[in-house]
Amino acid sequence: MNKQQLSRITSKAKDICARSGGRLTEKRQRVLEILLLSDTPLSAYELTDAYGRACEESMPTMSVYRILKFLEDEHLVHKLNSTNKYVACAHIARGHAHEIPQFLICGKCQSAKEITIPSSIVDDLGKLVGKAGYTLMNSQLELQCLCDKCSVGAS
Amino acid sequence: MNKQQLSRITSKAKDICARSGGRLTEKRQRVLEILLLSDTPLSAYELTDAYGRACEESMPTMSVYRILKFLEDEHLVHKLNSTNKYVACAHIARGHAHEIPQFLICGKCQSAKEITIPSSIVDDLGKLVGKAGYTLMNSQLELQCLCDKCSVGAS
DNA sequence: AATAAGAATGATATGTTGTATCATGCGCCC
DNA sequence: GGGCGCATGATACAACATATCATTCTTATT
Repeated sequence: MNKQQLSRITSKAKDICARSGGRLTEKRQRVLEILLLSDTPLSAYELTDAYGRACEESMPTMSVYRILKFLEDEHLVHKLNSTNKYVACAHIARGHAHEIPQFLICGKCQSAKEITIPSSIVDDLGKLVGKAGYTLMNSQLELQCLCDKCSVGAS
Repeated sequence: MNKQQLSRITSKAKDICARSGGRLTEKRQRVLEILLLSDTPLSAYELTDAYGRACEESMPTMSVYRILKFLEDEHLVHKLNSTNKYVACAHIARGHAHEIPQFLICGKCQSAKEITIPSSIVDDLGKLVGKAGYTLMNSQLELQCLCDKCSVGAS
């Protein structure tokens, strides 16, 4: 991602925050940028370190957690529950609807790709769940995969 | 679950362990029984407490983790990654194949139901993942739901 | 511009989940 | 019954996360 793309996304992110009455402060923006530029999801503590390296000043981990919560509430960042790490939303620039995100996580290089699962599959799942006596609420699927790059390397 | 059902399951569990060269010791069996009798998934620390209450002697949490690992390796227990809790496998008595289990977790009463997702849905998911440039490896889905009991109560 | 209210951040402590490591106990086989 | 290997205990610590109170920064209002 180049600088222009990055600034286009952060500008859009500012709009999204403003619309909900929030503010994308400099620190929040920096945390978001670190996630946008990272190849892999980062834990709160990894983000603390990355922030220290990138900004020549440190941020308490507590603040990182607070900022992540803010960014999650604004749908700018998602948390991967299976790994306790965080990723920037892949759809900020497009002003996407807030569907439940789904993730493919490479077990080798740790990359994570955000995808949308077609409603047909979700409907099938919903019916199955219904038969079992439950109602599907909210489900962010996190599928353990191997990405094509790593598949090739492993041959 | 009554005593007879319980002892039938633990007996079967002993067989399963024996076949793989492991031993279902008394402590391991007690941990498994606590999970079998619990209405909800339990964390390792909750299990530590439950063990202390049930057995008049305490077990170090470290041992609980080790025992859980053993039981997971024998496919007698599953870990829910979204909640960091553990459940007894629902299929011990039936000598099930070791398919990837899938779970419906009630967001209100925390009950968890183990289900099997038909291969048609899994295949659809696999194709989708392939289009995104990934290969599906292992996926224990954990779907956030509301169970029928809680749905009725909430009306 | 002064000030007050509220939002954002810092600092510190603590809770929860999980792993590493070395010591001890216990069963089994020859 | 001596020794080997598996199971368990004890202790320390790492990683992830939240609670709470203090301080600083914004912004609105006068």
